[in-house]
Amino acid sequence: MPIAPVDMLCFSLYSAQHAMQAAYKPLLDPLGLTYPQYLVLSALWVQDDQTVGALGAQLALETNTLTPLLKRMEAAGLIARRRDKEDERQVRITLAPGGEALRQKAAHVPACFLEATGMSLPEVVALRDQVKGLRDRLKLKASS
Amino acid sequence: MPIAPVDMLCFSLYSAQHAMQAAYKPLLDPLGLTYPQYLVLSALWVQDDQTVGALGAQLALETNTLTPLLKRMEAAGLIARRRDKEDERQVRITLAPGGEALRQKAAHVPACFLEATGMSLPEVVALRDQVKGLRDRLKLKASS
DNA sequence: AGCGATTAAGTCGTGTACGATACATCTAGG
DNA sequence: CCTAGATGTATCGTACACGACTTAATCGCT
Repeated sequence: MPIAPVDMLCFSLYSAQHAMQAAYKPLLDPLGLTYPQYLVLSALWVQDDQTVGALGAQLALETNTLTPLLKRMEAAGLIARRRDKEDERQVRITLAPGGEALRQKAAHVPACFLEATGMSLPEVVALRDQVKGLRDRLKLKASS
Repeated sequence: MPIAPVDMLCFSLYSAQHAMQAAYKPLLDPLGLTYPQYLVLSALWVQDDQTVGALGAQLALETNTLTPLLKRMEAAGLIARRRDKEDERQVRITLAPGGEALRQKAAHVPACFLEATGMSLPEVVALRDQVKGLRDRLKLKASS
């Protein structure tokens, strides 16, 4: 009667996410980045100078996760953190020289990961949207 | 040129897994379980008396993750850990009374999660297999 | 029988994650 | 203005997750 982990949708997500981080490791280790740090930089490469809260909203992370993560990235010279002059409650995150430099060095990462999936771009996009749909439905239930 | 996290397949997996764990929380909190602990119990409900290594193989977790997790579950009276008499290197994990008792109390969990996905069973199975396929391809690359 | 290689768990250090809470700053109603 | 509530970050405690390493037991080969 009970369902084995292997047969669960949730476990496929859980283990696929682990496999995904493992697949990123050889790409990110040479850059000295962890996967969440890579996400933060990716967000800043698209739009620099964001608040902690804005990054948290994009990445679905709480400040209690982001603050230590951002402090480590600041210590590594990847980003800068400073209080907003207009609203001293907010901390604005900007790219530091180290983070700018990685923009070029990490340019190949998306293509390498795509290759690792063994899927075509349309297939990847389709699966992404299905997974996004599931995520959004799960989050909807949580808020209601 | 850089891709925003929101558009990445990897990020959809990453955030969907977070949303999935959040969706399980209201189901598992009353049982006093975390999500990985629920996976361990699910594996034991299907097949009791497994070695640490066998559980690790099923759940794709290393012993350095499992050992502390299993010790917490032992302390909570969910499982028992003892050395195999035949091969003293192995530790066999069996259900303790607490873990047996939860089998009934957790019987509704899979259906509740299915409901939270807002998907039909065939849809869930199809998505699960797609995600499993991705996971297996990623793991294949890692081993080669 | 005996010893090096292999295997199974465990330990340690670092980095996420998140609930609960604390703190500082801003904002709105009186 | 001035304080009660709201907002944005940060802190603390607990629980994964994994790389690198250690320890103990078994196996394989002579």
